Amino acid sequence: MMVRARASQAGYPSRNLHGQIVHAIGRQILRGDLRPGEPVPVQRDLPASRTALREAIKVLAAKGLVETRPKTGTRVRTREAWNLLDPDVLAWRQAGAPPRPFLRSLTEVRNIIEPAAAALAAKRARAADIAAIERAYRDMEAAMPTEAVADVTPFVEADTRFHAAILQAGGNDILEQMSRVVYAALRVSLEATSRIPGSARASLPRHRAVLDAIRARKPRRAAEAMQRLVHRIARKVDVIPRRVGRGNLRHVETKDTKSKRRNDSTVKPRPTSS
Amino acid sequence: MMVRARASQAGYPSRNLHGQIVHAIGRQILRGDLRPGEPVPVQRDLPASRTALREAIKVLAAKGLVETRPKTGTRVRTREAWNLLDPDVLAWRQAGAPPRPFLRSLTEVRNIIEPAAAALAAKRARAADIAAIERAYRDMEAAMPTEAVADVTPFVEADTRFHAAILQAGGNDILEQMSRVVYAALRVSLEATSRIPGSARASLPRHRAVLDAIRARKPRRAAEAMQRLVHRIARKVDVIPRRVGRGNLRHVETKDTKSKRRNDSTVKPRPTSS
DNA sequence: CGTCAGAAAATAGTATTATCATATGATACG
DNA sequence: CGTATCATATGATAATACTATTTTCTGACG
Repeated sequence: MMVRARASQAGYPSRNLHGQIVHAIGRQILRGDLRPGEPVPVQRDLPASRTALREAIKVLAAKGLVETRPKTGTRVRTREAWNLLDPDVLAWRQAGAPPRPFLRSLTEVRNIIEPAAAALAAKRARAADIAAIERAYRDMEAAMPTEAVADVTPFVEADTRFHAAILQAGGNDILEQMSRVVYAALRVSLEATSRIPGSARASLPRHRAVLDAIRARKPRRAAEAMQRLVHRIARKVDVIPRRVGRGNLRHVETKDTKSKRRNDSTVKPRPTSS
Repeated sequence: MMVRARASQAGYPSRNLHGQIVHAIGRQILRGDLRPGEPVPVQRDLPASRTALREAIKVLAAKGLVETRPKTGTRVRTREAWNLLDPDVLAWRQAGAPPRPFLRSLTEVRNIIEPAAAALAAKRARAADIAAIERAYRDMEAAMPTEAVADVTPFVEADTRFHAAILQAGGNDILEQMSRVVYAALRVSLEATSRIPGSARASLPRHRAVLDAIRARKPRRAAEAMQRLVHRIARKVDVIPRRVGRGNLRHVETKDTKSKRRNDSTVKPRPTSS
């Protein structure tokens, strides 16, 4: 019944030459290889024409990453100017660098906006909105990963859709956009948490509670239910094996995560009270 | 004391030719002149070279507004794909179209994230952060508009800085970025609310309460104080004079108003509880 | 005779090269 | 010490060839 919408084309297309350059330089900047002060390898290295470079630079400038001026050349802007909420920038950011503090930021944001969004949804959802939420919930039930079925992807997909539907039901498109961004980045970690045995099954009732509250049009109850759900996830984030990548997923920190404050790459120490 | 930072260059520079094209087309899209379905006036009208157009299109594509494909041409993407949190997109959005529902969305978001951010600030602010907040507060006191001094700009500037400093003190850069965006768009309306006689003076004690709570490191108190402050603003938003600009919004079409439907930017009616 | 597959054509963006203009930082000269 | 000049990197335009994708045409097969 739906058009499927060609997967909605998340980021900037890397199919073109200049698109590839965009992603290459973008990653370099976000990874820190190109420092906010000075250069951009605007020629030499790349085996491309000046125009291709130019277009790539324009795209990066549109995302606030670089700034071009005559004579001075193209320089990386200071971090404050970066458009951190841009889908591409977000993707580049989590592609490089230790993801831990970044993940913490994201979950923190979720903790803030999701309960409020659930309350809004309970107040304002239309029939179609509620139907969408319910559909996502049923898909979660159906896609529940078991010992036999290890593939968590469809479950994560439904999970994401569940939250997205709630955000959408709130009828505030700024908020919706924010969470869309957050979710795009969080998807990876969701897969991680869902992979933890029993985690998916345990989260279902909590999702159910949120759905019921919204359906019953009880804003406060919806917010509280969502808060429980999302707090639970927040706790899980600290348990995610770090870097599932090439073969060193050590399950460290079995003792107590609470005292292990190792703020991976934060610049200055901050009195984090947890 | 500070570097002043060259006004930080908010949006995409319009000084260049292609920059002007970017802003022109961007406004057209956000205003609704160019519908999400089809065309982009990729040639004809504009008295510019192909390359300039191309670069402008690339910038717009980077913000998710358009999509280019061979044969099909350059088309405006569906609203879901737009990067609504992009500073430029936000600016274009509020430049055209009735700002009312948009403003409501923004205030709603503020109501959600600011109290939480204040709590975070109370937990994690470093000495320098608190100093920045305090400085902004004192500047607000100093710039207080009176009957004699009608210029509210410096007050608004300090006000904005106050909130920005709190967000920054939270130590969550995603959150900080969100509010930076929100504030850029809200600045205009802040000027409006501040212009209401006595409003600025009345808001001072509430700001003070927030500052004190953060300084005392009382997260809950900070959140509550901020909530009171920001709720107050929310009420004011409904009082802002609507569109002081060039007065050509006539209600001429009295004949077929019901078919005109106009529905500002929302697609379907929603049970807004107002 | 109709339907489907594959080839060819048409089209719009993509890429390269070349040339000139303009702004700005640095340097040298008065 | 101020100003003029020069060098340089981006900005702008134009000409040209390539590439990918949609559409259409054609032909074969059922």
